[in-house]
Amino acid sequence: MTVRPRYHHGDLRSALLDAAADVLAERGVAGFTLRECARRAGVSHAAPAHHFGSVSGLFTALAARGFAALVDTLARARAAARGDSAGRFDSKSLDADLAAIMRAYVDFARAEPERFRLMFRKDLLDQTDPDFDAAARGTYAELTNVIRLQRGEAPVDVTRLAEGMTANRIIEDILIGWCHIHGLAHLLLEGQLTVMKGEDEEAFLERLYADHAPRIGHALRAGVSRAPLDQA
Amino acid sequence: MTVRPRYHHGDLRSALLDAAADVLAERGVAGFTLRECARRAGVSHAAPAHHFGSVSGLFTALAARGFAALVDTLARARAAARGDSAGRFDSKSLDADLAAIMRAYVDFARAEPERFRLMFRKDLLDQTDPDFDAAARGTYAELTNVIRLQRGEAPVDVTRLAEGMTANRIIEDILIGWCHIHGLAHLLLEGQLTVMKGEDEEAFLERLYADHAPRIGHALRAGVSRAPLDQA
DNA sequence: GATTAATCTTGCCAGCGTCAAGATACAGCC
DNA sequence: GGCTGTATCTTGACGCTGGCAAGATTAATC
Repeated sequence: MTVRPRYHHGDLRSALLDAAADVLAERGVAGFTLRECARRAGVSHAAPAHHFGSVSGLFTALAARGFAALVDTLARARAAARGDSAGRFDSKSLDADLAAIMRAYVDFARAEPERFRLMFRKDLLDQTDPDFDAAARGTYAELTNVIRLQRGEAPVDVTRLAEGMTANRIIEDILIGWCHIHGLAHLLLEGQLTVMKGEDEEAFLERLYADHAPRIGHALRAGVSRAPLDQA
Repeated sequence: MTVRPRYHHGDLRSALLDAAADVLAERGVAGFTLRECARRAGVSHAAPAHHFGSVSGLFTALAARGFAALVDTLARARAAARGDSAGRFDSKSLDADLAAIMRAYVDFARAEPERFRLMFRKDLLDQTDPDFDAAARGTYAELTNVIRLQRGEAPVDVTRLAEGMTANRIIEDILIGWCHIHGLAHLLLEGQLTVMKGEDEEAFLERLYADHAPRIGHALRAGVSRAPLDQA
């Protein structure tokens, strides 16, 4: 549509974000440069600074996008899992639900490893950014719904939950699941689970889900005797 | 002892490693430069390349050191925990042992966060380096001993175990614990567990150990019906 | 239509990693 | 002891980077 390059781009900010996502995926955080993003967007080397301040500003925007995508992925996996389970709440169905969500988390990391890495790089991000903060909190809120599912309770609106989120006793129940699945994703991405040489990674992971989901699921549901989640 | 700077340093390699550890701790991976390491060691800017090839070589050596330190930390914590438990193998004592080891892992990460981050940065490390590979495998081997402890079995020599390590069925049992504790350490370090605003971090963690250790411990010990660990 | 503000460019700076070529010191061998 | 080869370290250069300052261009406001 744009025949010749105009002085004003029109929507440079989002064009830069798209370019940055590509650069990140191709070269990783270490090989990421603002100038390369500018080149791909067809603007001068100093243009990105005007929209994002510095490289950390651009990274933060990318990471916020990433958390939003993660929440979406997890929410879809949760809905699909409940669909497959046809409303049954026996422990076997719940374990299958949990395995599906675990798979979704790990697959999210494996699909775009560099983005996933960036999302958890405190040193490169401006965590005081409101957009980032909201997006990151969304993950935690969505994980709350996973616990609800495991306990046969109805899911709640994620945005509402993210707002009122403060210190409370239910945090341990959510964290035991998050810590486990995040640790798995991270260790896998960083090449620390290559102990099982000679085995197909996909098969290895499926074996792991099948083995871990019932045990983690049991740990999650064991917190049911506590205060109801609504008092969060 | 060295009155004036000599042309040949004598032990530049280890001097550079020490300087690099300082630079890393102060500035992190992002602010890390070979030239700053050279400056602190009192040598020219190109000297490091001669010993480590590139920045990734120096990082790899630092990370290998880090894994050795982690194994040492975990092994000490395991020994101390068994000492405190006075040889009792009831589930309460085992849970306390596990909590102590979890604390050791997280404290290791919190004490030198930048080093811990580096250890799990596949993109910056040369994972084919034999020294690094051996050191990293040591972690997994030491974790095997944690499971043994939980099952009342005697620990085995870690180096022997690291050598013969291949794909086997016991891997899930170890990983369920490693994934959990590593995820906790990583999420904490990267600022994703600030949901509990207003609570002291130390108190938060102790609360978490007390809550998670019995549940993870139960999951670990539940694998006891499988093949004995000796067939690893 | 004039003035102000936002957007983008150009040019510059110090600092970086890496490479090539040269200087220096050590080690083995006679 | 003296010679030679090699490991160690220095010097200098290259292209690249992020960030800053100053200017050009366009859009927005009144």
